[in-house]
Amino acid sequence: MEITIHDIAKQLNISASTVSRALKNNPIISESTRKRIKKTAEEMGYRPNVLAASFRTKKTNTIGVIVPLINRHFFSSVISGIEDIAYKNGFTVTISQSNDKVEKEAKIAQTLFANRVDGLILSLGMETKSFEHLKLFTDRKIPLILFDRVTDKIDAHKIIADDFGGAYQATKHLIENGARKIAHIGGPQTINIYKSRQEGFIAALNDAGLKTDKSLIFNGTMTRNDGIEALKTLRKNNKLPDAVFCANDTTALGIIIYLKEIGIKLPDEIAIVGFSNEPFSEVVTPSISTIKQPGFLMGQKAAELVISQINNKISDTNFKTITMPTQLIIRNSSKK
Amino acid sequence: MEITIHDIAKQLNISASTVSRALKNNPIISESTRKRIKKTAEEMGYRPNVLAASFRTKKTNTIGVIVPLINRHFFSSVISGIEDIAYKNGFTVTISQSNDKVEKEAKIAQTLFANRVDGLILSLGMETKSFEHLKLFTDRKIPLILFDRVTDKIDAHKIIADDFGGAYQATKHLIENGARKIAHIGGPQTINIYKSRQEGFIAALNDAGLKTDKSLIFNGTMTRNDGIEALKTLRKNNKLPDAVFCANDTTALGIIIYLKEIGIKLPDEIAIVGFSNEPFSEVVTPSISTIKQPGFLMGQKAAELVISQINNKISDTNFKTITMPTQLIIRNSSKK
DNA sequence: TTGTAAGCGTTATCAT
DNA sequence: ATGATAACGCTTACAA
Repeated sequence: MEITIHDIAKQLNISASTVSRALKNNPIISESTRKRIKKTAEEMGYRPNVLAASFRTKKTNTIGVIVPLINRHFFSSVISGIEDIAYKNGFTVTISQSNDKVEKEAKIAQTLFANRVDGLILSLGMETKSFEHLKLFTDRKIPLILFDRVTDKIDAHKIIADDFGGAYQATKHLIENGARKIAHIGGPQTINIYKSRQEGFIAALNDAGLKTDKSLIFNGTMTRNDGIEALKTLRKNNKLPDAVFCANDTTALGIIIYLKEIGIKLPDEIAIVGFSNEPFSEVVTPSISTIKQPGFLMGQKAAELVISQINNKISDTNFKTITMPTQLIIRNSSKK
Repeated sequence: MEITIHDIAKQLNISASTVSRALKNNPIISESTRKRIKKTAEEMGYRPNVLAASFRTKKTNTIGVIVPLINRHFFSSVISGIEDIAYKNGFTVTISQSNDKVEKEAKIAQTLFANRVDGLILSLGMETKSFEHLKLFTDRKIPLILFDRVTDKIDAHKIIADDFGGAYQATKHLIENGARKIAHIGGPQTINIYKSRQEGFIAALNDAGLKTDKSLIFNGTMTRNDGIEALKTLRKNNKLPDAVFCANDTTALGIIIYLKEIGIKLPDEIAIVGFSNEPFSEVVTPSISTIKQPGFLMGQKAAELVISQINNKISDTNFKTITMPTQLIIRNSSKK
């Protein structure tokens, strides 16, 4: 049998409300009685029934998080950042993964909503194009933060990495190292991050006075094989570039493996830069130059934002998009 | 304002209890009224208050998970497995990371307990030596499953990979490839997984009639640098082995980087096998032979176990340890 | 400063 | 097959 505030009250011959207030450090209760109450609560082994309190107050002190895949370095870094801040502020975090499936994303959102999370942080799945499941939150002013893969269709605070800037830097770096014919392995242009990266790539070419050659731009699903296929195509057409900027490290890896296989010298003949700083990119031979996104910081920021919204209760309609700086990490795949 | 079962009841001129029963598909309610009720519930936009139900029934339909670090491939695979099964069974999963800190692990366990999770799945942190925080669960017969890093000190179902067998296979493989002087980079012997791996290593040596040379066994914290330092020591003492079995891929990676640096031919001069099949191990040059642990399956199994315990309510005192098979993946770091 | 009492939405017990 | 009612443990007006 669990001890309740009533048991403590009875023990001390006072009322349950006094006990409740004392345990919540309500300043209206006198120092002495509060101490007395806390002491006996401790002695009796009292454990507050969080469920009852949540039910009563309609606050769960829980933040929901939905990511496409936990098992990816960037996302798990973000989660760590969220956890860090949430934990310090007394919030519990519930993490789920959508596996990039809209239905699962929607189902999870509904479950989190039903479980009355105080706020939601999410990165959209690859296929997500309808946002009904998020209306659940926005309609009822439940704080919602989008990060990384975001959408214009939803009014919410958004946290993104500087994809454009990162891509721009990466491309500029390749140009400065002498590249003139640069290919780009990009993702679906319906997804903000890949769109921005491609735009950054093109902007850097333009600013350097290079013209963009559409036959050097590939848009696929960003698997290792997508990178390989793109290069195979280029080679078949006798259009091998002198550099490739990939919108993720996975395609860059594919390309490196393929080019090594066919005996092309990296980075001398073809220089390569990836994106995301996946753990493997440092240890491949040659190590992959890449763009580092501040995952942990993004998570921290997201958690701070959602918590401040939860606490202020101000239905903040002034939604902003926070862009966090990315960083070019130069490694052997592009070092001349 | 949220619709409650009372609103539905009023609308249909029936009682709230009937509504409750109908929505829960209680067979005692007639087919016709149940349909009527579900229809109006739908129309009125009714959403069950999970909090109220949890409060009332003392069941949260939530499983707590604690891992040392989400951001590690093995653990995130396990989490995916847990999620998969939990999701299919209508359970919500709350994931937290202990960062290998006892205090955080204890704090999280307390929070999960206070939040009345129906069951807990956890992998102990590196430093965890006291288990008071788990007594919270075992004392009250709340289902608890330990996996990977487990302890004899707690009575619970346990799920581990076949660390001994994996290490045995790895070592045997090295021997079959001609190695006679095999070093071992192991972890703290207070932790079951590292202990088993070391034992598997020694057993394989014994079975092959090789004697174990203690000066070839190193026990550190399993960082990349630990591997490097071990090999530096061996080299300084002119005791470079012809093979190394590492209890994780991280140390194997360190060793590979170091040996390449000093111009030793891999695997010809020194063959290497790691453990865990980290994503990077496939793409390093040379690719790292390693032992694959069935993370996803372990997670599924853990979730199945905890859910069946939750549902049966049988205070199952017959605790068993389930060992799941590991698999040797032979790559270039050991292929002669 | 403390007490009284209502109520959160659901489920379970006991009637009918 | 359905209804009335109490109860879960806590918080919070309102009262004293």
